Amino acid sequence: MTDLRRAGKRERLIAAARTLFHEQGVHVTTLAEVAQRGDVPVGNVYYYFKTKEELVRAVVDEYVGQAEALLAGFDTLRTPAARLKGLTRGWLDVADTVADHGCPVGGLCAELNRCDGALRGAGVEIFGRISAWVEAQFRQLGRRDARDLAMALLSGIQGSALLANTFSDATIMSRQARYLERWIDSLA
Amino acid sequence: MTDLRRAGKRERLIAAARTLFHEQGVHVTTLAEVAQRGDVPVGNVYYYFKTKEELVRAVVDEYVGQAEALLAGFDTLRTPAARLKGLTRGWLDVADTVADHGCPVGGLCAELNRCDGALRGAGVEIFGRISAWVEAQFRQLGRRDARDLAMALLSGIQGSALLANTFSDATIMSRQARYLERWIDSLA
DNA sequence: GTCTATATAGCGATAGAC
DNA sequence: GTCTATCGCTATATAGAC
Repeated sequence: MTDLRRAGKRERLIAAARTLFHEQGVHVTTLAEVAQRGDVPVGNVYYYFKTKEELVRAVVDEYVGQAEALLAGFDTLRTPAARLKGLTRGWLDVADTVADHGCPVGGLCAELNRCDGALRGAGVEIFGRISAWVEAQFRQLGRRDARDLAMALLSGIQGSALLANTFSDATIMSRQARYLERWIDSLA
Repeated sequence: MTDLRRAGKRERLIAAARTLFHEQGVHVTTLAEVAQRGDVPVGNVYYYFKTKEELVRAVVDEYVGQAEALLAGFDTLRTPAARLKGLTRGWLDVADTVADHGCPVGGLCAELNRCDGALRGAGVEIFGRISAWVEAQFRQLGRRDARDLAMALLSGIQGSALLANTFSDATIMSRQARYLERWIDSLA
């Protein structure tokens, strides 16, 4: 019971932080906001996370786990092209959220790379897994330039997320995702 | 003389802010840092900019002017494809800086869109001009889907800037730029 | 016009009662 | 394990001497 409540609060704090970091960014978000959104008393946050940095680290780890689960889900698809298109098509479902607040992972990486501290470059842990998976799919397609193609695909996705957010226009993201699907077909 | 000094200080403050916003982000940068880097006494900043928001606005306007000058420079090139490739090739020169701190405009837009206030969506003023110019070039190439192509090109650039920054690898940006040049040729 | 000193406010983090 | 009170620091912004 005690452990369960503890786990529940920790998870709620991470979930609240993840949402707020996405909506407003890490630096703007205060621990008081995280506590409030997570339904946890303000001063109690420090029992679960000794510093704010530790909370950010937990959110990064959360994204790593989510990315791995997402990619593992696509591995049931039969062809590499189908798996790549599965990843790409997934952005259609979140186009509206992305237009409102940008890509949660892309935004986090951009912010973490711009301040010093232990978290600088932590975004590699998330994007490194995704890019390795994408590269592997292109390699299975027999492409020698698999890494460049992986970067091209991820660039197209991340760039359109930034533009959709800048112009507050979800169709920029969804149209670009469909464009990338056809591009994958042209390579297969 | 007085007006010249005043203009010089204002410009120095904007230049300092532009650099610091790029390297660390807007929120992390303090007005004290801007004043120090611009060689202007700390308290004197408020004579030139009533609020920090006003300083950010000035930096945005600076980028708008730079973008217009950059695009006007490419207009001397004869064909639309050459102009588009000129814009794309320009990223080769700044690949290292982009790998270190991301795209200055992309990073600024991402940050401005995530906080409220008068500056929310100010990035449209910069990206709107660039995307309109790119779209016009594709239209001159006779493409009906000029807007989608413009977004695809800018997405590829901005996304590769984000990834180059995340992985601290300038070749991600430069290789992607060359890839996009060939892509432009394939459309012309 | 220039600069110093300071008001005001909010944050991360800690100490310690319960 | 939980929560309150508060410390110490830093930021924006202002008041006012020069």
